[in-house]
Amino acid sequence: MPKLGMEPIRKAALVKATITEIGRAGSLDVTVSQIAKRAGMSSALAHHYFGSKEEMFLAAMRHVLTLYGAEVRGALAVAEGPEARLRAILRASFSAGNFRRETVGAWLNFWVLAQTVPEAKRLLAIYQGRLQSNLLANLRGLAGDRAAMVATGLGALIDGLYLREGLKSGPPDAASAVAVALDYLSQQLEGFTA
Amino acid sequence: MPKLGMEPIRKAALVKATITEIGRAGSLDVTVSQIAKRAGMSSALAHHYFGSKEEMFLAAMRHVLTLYGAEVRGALAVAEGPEARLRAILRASFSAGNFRRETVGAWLNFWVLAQTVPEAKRLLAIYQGRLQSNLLANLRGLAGDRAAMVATGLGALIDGLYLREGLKSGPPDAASAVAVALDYLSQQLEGFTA
DNA sequence: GTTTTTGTTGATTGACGAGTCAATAAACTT
DNA sequence: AAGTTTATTGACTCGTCAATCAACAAAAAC
Repeated sequence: MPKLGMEPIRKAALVKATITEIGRAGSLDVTVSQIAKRAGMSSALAHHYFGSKEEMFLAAMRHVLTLYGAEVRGALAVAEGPEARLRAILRASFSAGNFRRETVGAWLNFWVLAQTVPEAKRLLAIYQGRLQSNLLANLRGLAGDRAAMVATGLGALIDGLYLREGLKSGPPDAASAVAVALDYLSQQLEGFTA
Repeated sequence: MPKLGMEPIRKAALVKATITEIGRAGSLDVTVSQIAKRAGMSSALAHHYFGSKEEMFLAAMRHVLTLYGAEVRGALAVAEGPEARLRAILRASFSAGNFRRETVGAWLNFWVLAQTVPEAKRLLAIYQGRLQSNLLANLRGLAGDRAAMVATGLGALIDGLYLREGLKSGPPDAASAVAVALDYLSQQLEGFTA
């Protein structure tokens, strides 16, 4: 009963399942069978569509990064003025979508993956580059010659807050994370009301 | 030719080798044989002394945490006044010892380990708790009722900077990391010269 | 209506790795 | 000197898992 045009559907299901399983397991030690099972197919089919486990991981990572990018772009679209745009980026970074347990767990493991797999490192570099230039662009004019340092700090702070959320026991608390980041920002901008 | 009293020596060698190998591989996917080989013994002996790979990992993690704790304590011992003490903590966090490639790589993987292994989570919680209370204690009086938020931010910032160092391509750059953290601090304390 | 393309899986292969065991040897004890 | 404890390893077991294969099914193309 092979319905045609299954490929994109299956691939999407596998990507989603990969993220879920990595988040669940809290590590990259997930078997292809586990992923395939969660996606409702045989492990052979998973290999058929992706070729290898690593490709599945990378596809999952791309997906997470894409979602994040979309969220940021969406938030930026409705924000006017540099300060509002900065706030928008922060809020998007800790939005409900990116801040689910599984997603945070997946991120953590993608960081680890980036240590070994060049393509993962590349993807992560793109994300960091975009974030950095977004921050920097909006900070220039607001923070003067301190813009570069503030951007670096903000970027690191976001990652740090993200990391801590992923590790803590209770449910993720986006509100307090975003509060800390916003506080950092407003504190840094004090005295620079252009 | 069994010399007696080998146990502590071999355990220490294994712990060191574990950190090195995890750092090298950039993941927890390290075989006991690899570790044992680097430590100059058979894998059987490694199992003899530690019982399991997980125990080795935990011992390595304890060691890293111990070193970090010692470094902080040492730096605090010669610092007078809350502000100097805060700076001391920051400098210790990014000290040469804690900031070698392998160590940072190991940290990253310990974070991952903490997602799965309760004992690892416990150890990490102890580290975070100590750091937090150290920061908070010295921030009270300097930052007034903002102390709690600043402490949270500083803690996350440290982790974030650490994380980014671990991921970046070139050699770790402690100086710029500590500069960002110090900048955050001084910015937060502005206007609060008690 | 036969051939090709697409979807699908159970079974199998082949490698690798954690942990165990039996054996050997040197030191300490009594 | 006999017995015990500590050190040490090569060989082996047992499980797991990524990846492949052979085979079957249905739709599409010719």
